[in-house]
Amino acid sequence: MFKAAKQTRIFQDVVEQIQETILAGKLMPGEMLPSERELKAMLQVSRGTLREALRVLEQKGLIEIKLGVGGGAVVQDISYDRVNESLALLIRYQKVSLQHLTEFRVGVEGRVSALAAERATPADVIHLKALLEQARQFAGKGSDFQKEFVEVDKQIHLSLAEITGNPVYLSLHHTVHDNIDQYYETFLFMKQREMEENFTDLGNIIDAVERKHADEARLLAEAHVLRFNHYMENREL
Amino acid sequence: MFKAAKQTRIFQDVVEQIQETILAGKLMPGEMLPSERELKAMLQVSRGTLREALRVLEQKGLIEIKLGVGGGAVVQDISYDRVNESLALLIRYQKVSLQHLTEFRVGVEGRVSALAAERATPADVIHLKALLEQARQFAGKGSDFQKEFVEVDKQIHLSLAEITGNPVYLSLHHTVHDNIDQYYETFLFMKQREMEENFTDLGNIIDAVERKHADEARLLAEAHVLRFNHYMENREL
DNA sequence: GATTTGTAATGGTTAAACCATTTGTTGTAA
DNA sequence: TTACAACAAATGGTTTAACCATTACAAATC
Repeated sequence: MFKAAKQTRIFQDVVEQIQETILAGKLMPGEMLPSERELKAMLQVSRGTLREALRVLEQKGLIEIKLGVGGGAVVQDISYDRVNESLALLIRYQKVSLQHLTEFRVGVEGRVSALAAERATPADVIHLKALLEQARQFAGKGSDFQKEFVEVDKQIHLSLAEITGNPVYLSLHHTVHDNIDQYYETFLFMKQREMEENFTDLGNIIDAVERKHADEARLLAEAHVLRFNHYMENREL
Repeated sequence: MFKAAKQTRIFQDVVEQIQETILAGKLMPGEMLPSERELKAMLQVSRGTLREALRVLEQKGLIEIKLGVGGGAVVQDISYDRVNESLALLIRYQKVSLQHLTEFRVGVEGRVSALAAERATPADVIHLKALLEQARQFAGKGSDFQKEFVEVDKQIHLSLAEITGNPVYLSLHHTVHDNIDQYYETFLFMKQREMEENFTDLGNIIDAVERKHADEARLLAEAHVLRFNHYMENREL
């Protein structure tokens, strides 16, 4: 019900004050905090305490420290890095397996494709088809271009997430891929035939999106991610 | 391609050394690190530098500090808290709307229910039915028990997430609700009829899970969350 | 035996000084 | 005038030493 009321620590109060200032928009990304020596005077704390607070804010991804004259704490534009790092820790601790992540990805990509099918504008479809054309060319050039092909595949999924208009799906896309890609890069070597299968998948998904068949897009996307993952699992043996 | 090679900072080296020790399993959750004064001697750094490193490790969720005699840094069992906090920060910073979150929740609950339908054991079904019985009683007692009813509703969704066996869904459940509940608590006041509708929804979902009809469970869960959200949106006006 | 008191270990905080890095300026030579 | 070198100042990084606040445990007391 309640959380620990451990608020005797001064640096935590400093963290909160600065964090709230940033989150309230009073300090925008790119702006700088006063120097440590100024801040310590403003907050009436010692430099050591202030620096402990700065370390916490830095780890949270809210600020970044620059050295030298004119240096100091710069407010950061928030990114997925912190989420990714903590998720990577979970994975390394083996609380979350690659299988769990990919299973989750199947669900997300299915849902994203269904929503995209409902919402795609003609311009969106044109963009998707342009990406598909790139994928077709890489798929035709053979296994040497598997890296480029996978990149375009990722671009297509990213575009679908954008079409949903829901930033939650964009965030998840980045988080999932940042933690999955390293495994793919290690284990995934697609054969010519597998690349063509994947290309066919993508074409079918985009076709379903264009025809606004949400349920069909969902099923195709789920099967596509499952197949993609299947390649990797076989390599892993 | 490359990451910043900013490795002049001593406390970062300290963070890495301790983090690797923990992640390598040489320090298990519950075990304690040496005291600050011992550590500073072992690592040949000043106490201030060491404490900055400890703040980073603390923020990462790897350790927790206890006060007094026998106090010090205790290695933590890793949890989803760090992921949730950083995701919550992302949500707050980007000002992700409630609509975006609930739309995402529709997809997740649908997928979770479908997976649960595929994987639920007889024991799982018995547990779900017990929760459903609780929900039935609260729904029958009228609007005074809407808070308790919503709590059981949440418990049922949590149980479904557990049945999937995928910790990613468990983590998301907590993250989403940590960020959504405050809105519900402000705006949601269900009438008798609405509680009964929700109860019927839950019964139908659990029924579909028991009959292992994944697709039906998915559609029912999606509709259920949408309806739930609809109540709130109407209140919000 | 129960309770109070003392004590020592440990994290939390402060202060002052110095080092290392970076930027801008100033001076000097081509 | 321009290019470059040297210097100066601001700022984060680090060290040291001291003291405060909290806590567990032991000793003393009732």
